[in-house]
Amino acid sequence: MPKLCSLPAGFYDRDPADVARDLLGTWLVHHSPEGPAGGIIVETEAYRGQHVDPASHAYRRKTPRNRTMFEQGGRAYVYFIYGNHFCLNVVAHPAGEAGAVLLRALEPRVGLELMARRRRLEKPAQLSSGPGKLCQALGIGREHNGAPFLPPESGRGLILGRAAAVGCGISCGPRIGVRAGADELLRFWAAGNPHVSRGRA
DNA sequence: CACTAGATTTTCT
DNA sequence: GAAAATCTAGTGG
Repeated sequence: MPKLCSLPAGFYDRDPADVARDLLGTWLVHHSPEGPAGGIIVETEAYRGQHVDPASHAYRRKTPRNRTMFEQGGRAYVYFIYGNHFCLNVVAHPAGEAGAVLLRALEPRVGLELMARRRRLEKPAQLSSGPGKLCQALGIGREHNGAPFLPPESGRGLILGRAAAVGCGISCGPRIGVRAGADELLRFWAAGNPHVSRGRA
């Protein structure tokens, strides 16, 4: 694993679409008791706040499930969906609003063996190429909802950081599994990357 | 390959 | 009661 730097101050206090795009290429690592596991973010989706984004959990009002989306940026919003999957988001929005970025896929880089064991799969391309897979591979669940993303040097918990600039083409398109708000191009991914969940172009 | 059912929470109608 | 920010295992071409 390369040496990682913290994200700039104010990174999370912006439009989720900007944060979603800027999170591509960023490293996500979860240090659990079993060891570290993580990689490079290659696919994200932005969800905006109340009244403005009909596909967002925060569209209607604050509820027990979505309340983390209304809290300060830079923490994890984790929710359970379809009866058996978790999804990990980074809370991000301008001050006083709500919003989050769904982390849809990672290119695995650290703890491949641990990720494979959790997923009961070998192939790296299937370890974390989807939001539910990503959570399973990193051992993320309900208990992480509301937890802060820590700077790389802390060496524990959930970490977001950057290595030297990688530089990759960024593609965008409509969000997946979304009916309302399907016309907005709020999904971002690393062009051509095999770890993306769908539509690699 | 394509398609389908089933896992079963949270919210809205 | 239905749909949703999903994935897997199964069937059939």
